[in-house]
Amino acid sequence: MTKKTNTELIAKEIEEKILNLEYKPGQIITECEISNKYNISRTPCRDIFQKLKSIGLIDSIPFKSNFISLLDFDIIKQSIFMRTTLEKEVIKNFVQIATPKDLIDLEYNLQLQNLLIKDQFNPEEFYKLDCEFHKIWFNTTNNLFIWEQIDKAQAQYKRFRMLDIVEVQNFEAIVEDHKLLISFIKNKDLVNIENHITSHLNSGIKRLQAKISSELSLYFK
Amino acid sequence: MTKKTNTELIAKEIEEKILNLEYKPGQIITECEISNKYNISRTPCRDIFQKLKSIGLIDSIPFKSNFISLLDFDIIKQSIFMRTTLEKEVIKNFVQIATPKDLIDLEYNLQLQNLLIKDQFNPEEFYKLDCEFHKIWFNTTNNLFIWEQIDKAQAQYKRFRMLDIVEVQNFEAIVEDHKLLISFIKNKDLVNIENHITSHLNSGIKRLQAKISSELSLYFK
DNA sequence: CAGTGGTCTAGACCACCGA
DNA sequence: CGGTGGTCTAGACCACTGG
Repeated sequence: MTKKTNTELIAKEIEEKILNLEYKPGQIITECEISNKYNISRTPCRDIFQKLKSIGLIDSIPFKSNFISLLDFDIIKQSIFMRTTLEKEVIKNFVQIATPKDLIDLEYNLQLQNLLIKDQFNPEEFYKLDCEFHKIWFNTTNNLFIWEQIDKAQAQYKRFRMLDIVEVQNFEAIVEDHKLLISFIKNKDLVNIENHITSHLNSGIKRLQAKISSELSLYFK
Repeated sequence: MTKKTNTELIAKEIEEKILNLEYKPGQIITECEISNKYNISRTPCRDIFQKLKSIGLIDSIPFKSNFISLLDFDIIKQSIFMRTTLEKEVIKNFVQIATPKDLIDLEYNLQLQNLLIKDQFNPEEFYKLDCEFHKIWFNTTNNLFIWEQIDKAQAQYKRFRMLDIVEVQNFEAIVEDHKLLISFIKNKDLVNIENHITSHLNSGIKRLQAKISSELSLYFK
């Protein structure tokens, strides 16, 4: 059992509500509101806001108000580019040194994804599986630190992903992508892997682009 | 003039002392010591420690003590790999779109580096110039967010760099590297750029490796 | 002016370590 | 048991916004 303080739990809860889009981008969130709601004083409340600001989920207008940060298409593009570039390089390495166990782990994760989309679909659960899937190559190539950095850089992108999943209902396409990727990895087909990673990580943009300037525009900068 | 609170200034000061190696890796640093020294209470002190922990410059043994984090060779290798990979990709882009102004800026920065090593050498000033130099391609390719992420990931690496500069006195080699790089960029010589970036960013490891297991070993994990 | 954030003090209580 | 960190409360004062 992981040890968590009350404040950490609350921070996590709020973070998840932001990532879920339960708190909408642009929505104002006050310290007062949180400290009343969870019955805590300002010090822990401040810690929470500080943390969420540091990962870019909350922005503030000094001396006025805090609000859920708007999505920034430019930052999302950069984080996708960053991730694509790193992941391609890491996976190149991975195919050279992947053990049978790694391949089995990938397949296993894929089966779980299949199960999830057939059974009771749950965006958060799916997102978690997807992360675990990609994490495998960072782990075996001994690049977990890089994975952590990517993860930290992706607070913006996560909300975008969630929009993608819930708005476009694309989970089947994602699973299909993963399936293809595994086959390329097994064949050590570097060229296809590179192309596939690029298109896989960029597919969200393609799917969502149309909606960004219309119905979702108020969530963006 | 930038507006800074007292606490932020203190945090910055301590951060710099850590990066300078004025606070040695492994050295114990207590909240008590800081709050007395700067005459502040525990809340701001805690903020400072929290910040430094979050960027990996301070580690703690729970309920016992905080100490300046040890350098971790594995993390340093990963952050160099991360940076090399991203920077190669960005610079490929840069050579396609660089304006004359960009090239002049690079040259200008190089001249300042030259001046610095001939005149009064100052490691921190040199480090800053070096950052500005590399930042140029991230800026014009519209990838400043990525540069920020790299910077954040490099708290460990920065101390390593400082060791490199002060222990090995390598500044002339670095300036020479930069000079070569500019010429490759002007010629849009992609192959040489890639190789050069890789060797440039990895040169610190080569230079320091011998000392890591001997005289500097107590700074490492 | 009230409301909010920004910063800080003073002090409390608990968990854990090591002498 | 004393020292340290880990967490939190209560409340203070200031800076700034906007009605």
